Amino acid sequence: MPELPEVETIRRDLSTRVVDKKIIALDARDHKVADKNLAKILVGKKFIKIERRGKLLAFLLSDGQYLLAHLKMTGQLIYKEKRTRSKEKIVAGGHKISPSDLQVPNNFTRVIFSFVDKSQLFFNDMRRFGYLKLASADEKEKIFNENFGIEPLTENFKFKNFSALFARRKTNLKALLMNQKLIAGIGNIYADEACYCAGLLPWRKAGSLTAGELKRLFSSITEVLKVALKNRGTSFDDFVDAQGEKGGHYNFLNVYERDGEKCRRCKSIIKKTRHAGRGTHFCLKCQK
DNA sequence: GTGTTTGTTATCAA
DNA sequence: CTTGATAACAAACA
Repeated sequence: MPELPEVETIRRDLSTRVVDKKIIALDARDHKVADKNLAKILVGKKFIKIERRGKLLAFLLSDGQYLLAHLKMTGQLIYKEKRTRSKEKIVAGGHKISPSDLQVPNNFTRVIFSFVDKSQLFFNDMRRFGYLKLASADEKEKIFNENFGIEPLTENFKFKNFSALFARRKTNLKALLMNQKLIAGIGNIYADEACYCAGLLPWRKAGSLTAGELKRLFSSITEVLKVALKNRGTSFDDFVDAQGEKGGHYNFLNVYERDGEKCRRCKSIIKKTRHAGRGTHFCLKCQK
């Protein structure tokens, strides 16, 4: 479930690897995931830089267009230096190595970029929610501006803008934090983690937070995302970085997927319910 | 066979 | 018009 720290990890990894390399071939084998005329446009071009807004990546092409990439739930972007054998590897005992062992390409590989230096970029997506699509510079700018709210970890993320989102809002905290049009990049994991860090229950009405609580939440979001990014993201099943390696933040989670385990702060049991249609984890003693 | 997982959007309701 | 709540989507796993 790539959220801001995971997508930013991939952006940084790929920025040092695929930028400025000529694309010599494109294998778009799944037309649900990849724009139909992708190959026609991309072959012969280069990526100039990679931008990110929330969980959306935007690769600037040498012709001024953008390639937008969204990983949704199970998307992966994996870079390999050299062309790999395409046949599944057979290990001792005769069973095939599963896709989670990350041989690429595999059954879930939807698009393959081949670069002039023989390196390749694989877009995998088990559930096929993700996409690659082209957008003009204007279209990309419109999407960036209209679909995403304030961007954490940037200088646009100011307390004044942040607290304004909560005034008179009737929705609950969790739904607000995950609303991309208000705050960009937070999903289920970091919404729960930020609420725990701030000591606030996720079903609190947004408009009920005091100035002090808002201050705590504001700094908690920055802290949680910053640490997760430093640890290169959280991996459960699917997330891997551009080298195919799992993120290191799993063992630092305080509540997400820790229901039934002891709160690290007060030792009471972490509980799980459902809010905003999502699994929601919390410590009743530490969060009010 | 059933329930569960989640990012985003469509749809309906207030 | 704005805001909110919920179902739906896809696919695999326990």
